[in-house]
Amino acid sequence: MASTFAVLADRSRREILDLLRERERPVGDLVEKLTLTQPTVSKHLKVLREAGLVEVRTDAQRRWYRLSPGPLAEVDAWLAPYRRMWEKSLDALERRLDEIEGD
Amino acid sequence: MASTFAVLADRSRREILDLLRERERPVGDLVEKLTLTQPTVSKHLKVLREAGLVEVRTDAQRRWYRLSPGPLAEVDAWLAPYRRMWEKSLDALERRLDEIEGD
DNA sequence: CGCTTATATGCCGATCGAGCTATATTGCCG
DNA sequence: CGGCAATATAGCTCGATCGGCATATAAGCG
Repeated sequence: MASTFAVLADRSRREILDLLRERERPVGDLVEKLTLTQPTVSKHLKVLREAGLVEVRTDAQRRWYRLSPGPLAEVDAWLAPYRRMWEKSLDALERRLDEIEGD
Repeated sequence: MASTFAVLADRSRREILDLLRERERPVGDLVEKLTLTQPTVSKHLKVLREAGLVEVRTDAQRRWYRLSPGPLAEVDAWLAPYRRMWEKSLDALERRLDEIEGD
């Protein structure tokens, strides 16, 4: 998981993931949506591939990319022990709102 | 949330968060645990502060740092729409295991 | 006030990463 | 085979960032 955060730190890559969440797409499709050149998009896709966040399927000259959410599950797992902390904060917030409401 | 991933991309900062998850700590305490110099740790704390991931409390010369999990909740929210995807993958994995078991 | 403790800030060197342009690769089609 | 379409790779530049050392700031103590 070490580097998954670094991969996700880039806005363009997060946008790519968001697009792939809808459906599998060829590179040209992504280039069209993002305001980046084709080589730049290809480079991001390489990073995402090596991080295991996407997978490719070849269809003639086209490469169809799709999401591979495994590493995201690891991020989710890293987050898990923190989850109870903000849940606690939210609980406190709720209690305060209840108090105000009670006035 | 934009930069929260960038902040989390650094291993040292994640270690600091992990330490603060246990309890509030002064800077010197963190320096002791990490293999970093005091100025470097202070710099990471500044980044974490500006990202809203930690808060400080002053006690004489000591500064006690504690976790402030708000931005992590935002990361969790970003992750949410992806969650069903790996849950689906896990389901598929389970079904396959069931098949093998069924042999 | 001078000394010590605790932390922050300034500055530097080295490295990394994002984006670009140009070019290579791969596969289709006539 | 020649040419077009789709994607990947190479090489470059610029700006950001990590880490360290030296130094500044702040607070307590005698």
